[in-house]
Amino acid sequence: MSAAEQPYHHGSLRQVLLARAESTLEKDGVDGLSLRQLAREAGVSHAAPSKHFRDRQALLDALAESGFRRLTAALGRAVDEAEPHARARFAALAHAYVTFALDHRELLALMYGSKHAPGAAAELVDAGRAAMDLTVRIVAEAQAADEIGPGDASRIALVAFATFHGIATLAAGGMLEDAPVDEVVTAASDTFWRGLARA
Amino acid sequence: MSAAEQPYHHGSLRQVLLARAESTLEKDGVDGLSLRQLAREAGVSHAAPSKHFRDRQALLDALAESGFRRLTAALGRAVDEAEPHARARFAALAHAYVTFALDHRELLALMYGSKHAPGAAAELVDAGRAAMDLTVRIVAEAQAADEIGPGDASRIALVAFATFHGIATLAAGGMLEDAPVDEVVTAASDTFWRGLARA
DNA sequence: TCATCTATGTAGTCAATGACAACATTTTGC
DNA sequence: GCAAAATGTTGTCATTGACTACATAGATGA
Repeated sequence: MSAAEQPYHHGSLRQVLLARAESTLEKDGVDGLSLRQLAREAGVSHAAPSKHFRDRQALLDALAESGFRRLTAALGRAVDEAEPHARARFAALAHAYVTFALDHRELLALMYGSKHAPGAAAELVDAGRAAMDLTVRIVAEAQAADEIGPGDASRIALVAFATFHGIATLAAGGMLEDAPVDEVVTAASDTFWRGLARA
Repeated sequence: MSAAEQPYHHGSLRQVLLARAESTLEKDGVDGLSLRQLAREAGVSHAAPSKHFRDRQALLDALAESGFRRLTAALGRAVDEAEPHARARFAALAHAYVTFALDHRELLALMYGSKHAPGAAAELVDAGRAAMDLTVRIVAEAQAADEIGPGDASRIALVAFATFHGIATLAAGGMLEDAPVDEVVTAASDTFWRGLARA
């Protein structure tokens, strides 16, 4: 046999599959993702991926979960780097969310797509909750600092998160028309904050 | 031949395909939609649908466009039936949006999915814009009545629309946790309106 | 050390699907 | 009436996800 012999075991197939899958996802959309194509690109047989992902949906779930973890990390980083005032942190969170959405349009759609396997959904839901928890923390801090009025922090954070999420998805879908994304995000953050302000 | 002879031409294949497609869409998700299965259900050959839809995506685009039209109609109806005050109309719009989202989860995901055919996207985008225009109208009316402060009505409406959209998609994806949807919608509408209020 | 158990990969197969081509039957419009 | 456009049918193909049986490597432990 030739010198360029490949070892029988790939060594990091799972990682490679996930990496190429995400790249393909953003390029061709979720419909352009084929297990067999991924296998070809990784230089393994067409059935090899099944040893790492029960089925196609399991791969998508893994991508989504990874997406949630990175989204949460990005949001946390943005909040930590922002000015140490609730108002600024709130805005930073919003901008970071939209930035992530624009950088990972297809991934975001996958993350919030409702078609999650009933079984694997647990870890996925947990990963999603973490991003929300971050928002709750900011709201609670703002209330503690008396920057905004009282009220159920979880509920307030939920509405805030939904607002950011809405802008992010519209932006990712190119539905913000010609409006500059940053301006829209700032406007939303400002308006929302004003609505929460202490009377 | 038997008496139960079917005419060579179906007569309303396009309508039937769209109707069954939407029903299947909500039941099995977009991945569960198969042109061949639809053809079987309609009692025609597997290639018949291609005479009405260039490809699978064209069918999905048609569904999405129909969804936007009905969403706009539902929003318009809700606004018309609400108390004749901008505040009430605003809230009615929000609730109607979320109600539509919960009643057509998969359809909504399809409508806002970014994978629209470049060509057919024109009519689709127009249909989507109509829903937004409705929101602009409400905002402009509120400004005219001096109920909210000044500002670019389109921009304000865009942010409002995004907020409603965010709640709707989170609700449709079951990500509102245990929070009662109506309460969240009301809270969002109230907070946003307060943020817009005249100083 | 070596036997075996488990993880990982391969080859082969199957039914379903979307797309396309060639052809048939109506319907429409001139 | 007749030509052309609509609408349907049959046949075919490559791709795909899923499954089965089997091969090989690496890990575990007596």
